[in-house]
Amino acid sequence: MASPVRVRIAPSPTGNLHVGNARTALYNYLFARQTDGVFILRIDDTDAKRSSDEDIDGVIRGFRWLGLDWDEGYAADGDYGPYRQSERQDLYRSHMEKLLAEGHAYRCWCTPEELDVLRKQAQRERRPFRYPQTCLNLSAAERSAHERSGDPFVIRFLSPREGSVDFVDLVRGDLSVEAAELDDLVIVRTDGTPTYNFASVIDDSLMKITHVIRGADHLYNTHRQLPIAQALGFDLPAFAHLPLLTNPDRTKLGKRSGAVFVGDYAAQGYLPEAVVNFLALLGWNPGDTQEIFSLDELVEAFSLDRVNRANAVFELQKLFWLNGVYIRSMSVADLTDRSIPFLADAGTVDPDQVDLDYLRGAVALEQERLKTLTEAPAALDFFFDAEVTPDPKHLVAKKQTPEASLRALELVLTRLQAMPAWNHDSIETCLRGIAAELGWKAGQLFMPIRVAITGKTATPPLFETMEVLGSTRTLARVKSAIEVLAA
RNA sequence: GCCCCCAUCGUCUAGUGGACCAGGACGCAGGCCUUUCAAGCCUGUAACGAGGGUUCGAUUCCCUCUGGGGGCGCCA
Repeated sequence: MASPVRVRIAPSPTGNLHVGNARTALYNYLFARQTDGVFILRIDDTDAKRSSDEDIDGVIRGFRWLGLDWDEGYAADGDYGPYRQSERQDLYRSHMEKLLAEGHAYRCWCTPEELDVLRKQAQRERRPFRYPQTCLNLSAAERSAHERSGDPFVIRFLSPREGSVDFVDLVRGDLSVEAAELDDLVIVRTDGTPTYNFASVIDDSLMKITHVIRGADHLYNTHRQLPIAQALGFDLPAFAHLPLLTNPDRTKLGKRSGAVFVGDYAAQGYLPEAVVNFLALLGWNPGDTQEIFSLDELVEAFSLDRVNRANAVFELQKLFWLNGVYIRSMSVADLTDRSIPFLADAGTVDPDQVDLDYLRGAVALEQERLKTLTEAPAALDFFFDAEVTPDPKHLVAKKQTPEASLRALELVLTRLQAMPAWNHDSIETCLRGIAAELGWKAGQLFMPIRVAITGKTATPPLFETMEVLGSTRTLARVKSAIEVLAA
């Protein structure tokens, strides 16, 4: 019986959840849920100076918005905490001491400035830079001089010189790097805090992580971490490196191309369901032609061996479409609720005073036209504006004169006022009757009316719109359109 | 520069030696439907980076090249 799957997402607190991290989190989540495993949230803030509680909250908000709940870790329970690296210093220290004692690590007094000089020199001579192990080869006298001086020092891992570091990646297969390519990397900084590669190895092991699923930008880190894990006597987890998300120019997705944070998409009126669906398909596919997936369906369908190796361009056009698909598939009540914050922001409605039934009626008419929630205010404003301002030239019917159009609108007003019942069918009968009487095509008559009551040429179907708008608003608007045209 | 990884339509991708004059989706174009706009439906557009092998046969296997990406921090 295999041990239960334990996977983690380990963001560094940057105040926002990057979409690349969101996708990595999603894949971890899917893998965990599908295997009845445990999904863990760890905060990788070894660099304590750039982490604040607000920064962590910002990242967490992204996960919550997407609906990726974690079972264990920061802001949850768990037996392997603390789940914030800045609170695990003693663990890193004891492991460091073990490495030091066993000769797997050594103190280094070289300063960043000195190293910088060496690095530049290597660059100039077109050879790879590798730490020359100056401090490993110090004489006893030099070493004790340093020790007595109290000079700041870092701890370096003594990397193996012989052979190769190999592992099997679940998405890329056999990977190998010559040990000679590896450097003696710094595992503990001058201030005593661990670097990423060191803390990560320790935490993954102590937290009993079984599968490390992360971006391909960590591929090389795996080769660096493996020897450390081995020196520490750890069992190794399985690794799966995900293709990177890129900018349209194929470079690693960064800040340069617009929105890269989950929060940006929330603000732009995208639905979490759509974002999740979209992210899932960037680097993975189900093997059949299904494109629309709920989170539960993804849990069902996901598999690591259908993850691609090639990077994926983060292009929004499909997300835009997907968002429309999700908007159309949701209930009017739900869509209304989710639209209200956007409508309130734009000042279209006052959420405390709005007539919810009326709003829902309006939302129902715009539902299949909306692609994002941010479009709601512009789509719905005419339902709430005190008056609309039609463009006179659009009040003139196609192939008709302004005068004829004016007379037609006057007739429409009279007949509408005389109507005993105000509903879709009665309006339709009335208006089609007028068109027939005038000898006009229906569309010829409807457009001026549409413009009169909405102020725009593209709207939901006319009769429904008039029904929702109600007779009072409709008649007042037809009346004022007549005045505009008469002027 | 060095190491590693990757390579099918504009984009996301299917494809694991013949069923492929390469399939789906988004986008784009045209059409149908139609009271406008959408939605829906139909049609079209468009790709195996190049060159060598292996094979009766390569998008699929191998090599080289080219192109792209990642890494090369006391960042994560």
